[in-house]
Amino acid sequence: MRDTPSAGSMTRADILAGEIADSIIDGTLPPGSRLDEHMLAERYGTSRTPVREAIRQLKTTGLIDVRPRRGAVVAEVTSRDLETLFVAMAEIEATCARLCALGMNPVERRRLQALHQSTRDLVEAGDQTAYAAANISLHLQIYAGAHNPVLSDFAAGLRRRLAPFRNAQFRAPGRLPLSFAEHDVIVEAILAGNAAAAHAAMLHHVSLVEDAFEQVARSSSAA
Amino acid sequence: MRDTPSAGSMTRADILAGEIADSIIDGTLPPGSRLDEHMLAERYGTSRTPVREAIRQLKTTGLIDVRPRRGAVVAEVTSRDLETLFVAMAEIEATCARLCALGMNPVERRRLQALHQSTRDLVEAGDQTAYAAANISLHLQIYAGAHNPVLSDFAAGLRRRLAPFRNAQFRAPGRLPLSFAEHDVIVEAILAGNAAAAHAAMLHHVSLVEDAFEQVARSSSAA
DNA sequence: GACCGCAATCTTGCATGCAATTTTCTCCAA
DNA sequence: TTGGAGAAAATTGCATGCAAGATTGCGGTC
Repeated sequence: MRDTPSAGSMTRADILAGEIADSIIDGTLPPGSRLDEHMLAERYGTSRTPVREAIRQLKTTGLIDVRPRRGAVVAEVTSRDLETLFVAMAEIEATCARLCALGMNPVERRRLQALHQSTRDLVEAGDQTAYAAANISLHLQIYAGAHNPVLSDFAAGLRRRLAPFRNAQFRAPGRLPLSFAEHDVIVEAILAGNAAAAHAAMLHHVSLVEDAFEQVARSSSAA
Repeated sequence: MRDTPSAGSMTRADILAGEIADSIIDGTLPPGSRLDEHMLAERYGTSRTPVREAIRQLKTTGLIDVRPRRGAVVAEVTSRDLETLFVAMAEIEATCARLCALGMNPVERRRLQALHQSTRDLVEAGDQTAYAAANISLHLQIYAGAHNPVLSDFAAGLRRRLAPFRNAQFRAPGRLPLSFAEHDVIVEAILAGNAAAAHAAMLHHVSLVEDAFEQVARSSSAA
């Protein structure tokens, strides 16, 4: 539900771009799928023109690969790409955390702490689904706290791209309490206004997320 | 010359996107200009379709603002936006410098030092134009040295967007030797593998670039 | 039996035309 | 003179048709 349907002033191409992106992210369109213009046009009940414009739009997000005259395919994410994305994500999030430590206002700090504390119960209950949702909220608050739309948009885009891989991480055994503990260090550093510590803690945290994902990926591919 | 014209496999829309972006960056299309599809189509000798696709593509870069059914205009960059962009640029470049310190291979380190040293002569000669070009090369090398296409693409995009404002900075009195001295600290830290120092030095450097720009902007608007 | 060349088919790229909405101009009234 | 309502003009959004290039399958030859 990214696009409020009530936003009447949206072109079909915009809507299509969102729909296609969602389909890619939720796995309906797996990596390697050919994005046939006729097929997409028929599926969404429009002509090829808006589909083409949506594809152009998606091209710049990295979700799809477009080779002129040869069509578009859902981007195959190699493990090398994945590492690049995770490193970029870690660095950007660390930067956001740094800026939060330097510039969050009292209201934002209080909200951040409140949200973080509220996840403690979810950890104890072992509710992976609810924790994953709260986790996203926490990170989004940190993006917002950076007070820099350019950085936070970029971070949000990366997060969307990595979403299919991140959601798996909480299945790693014992990941929930660890995640909470890492968040604790981050939030503590931000609230204390310690920029360097916030940066380091977030970098560490996201790196561990990558490790957790790889652990899950290995065990599930071995199973 | 971003787009090699010899790359035969490029669609008209891609070429147009590049042309329009260049026109915006070099000032041919000043902020606030309406991007009339008929006009652009006629100017570039094509139909409206590729123009529309180019506009879609540019929409995601932040260079233009598109309001559905109301056309596209070259984005007005407010001073607030500008500060946001400069901060984002500083953070990303600092991150790249950090990664360079951690991961540049010997060849890259030697090349970086060689390029930096070669700019010393330009400073002494007071050649602002040549120095500006060398300055870009230096920063691009640092992007590349981060070994992360996601980050370096983002950095390059930001640099393009800020290009019109950055070029002015070297007109600030005494900026050239200062710039060189700042580069010296950055390069030194990278070569020494000191990640924290490289990060801090680059952050400092880009912040000073912003200061220098504002100084030039104020004096020229006051003149 | 394998490889190379050619043709048929399919897919994308571009142009044009029509529909829908926004903008602007004009005219009328207060 | 100014404000607003309505219509005309202009501009964008979308659909369709045609052309160019790519892929695939087939036949011939070595």
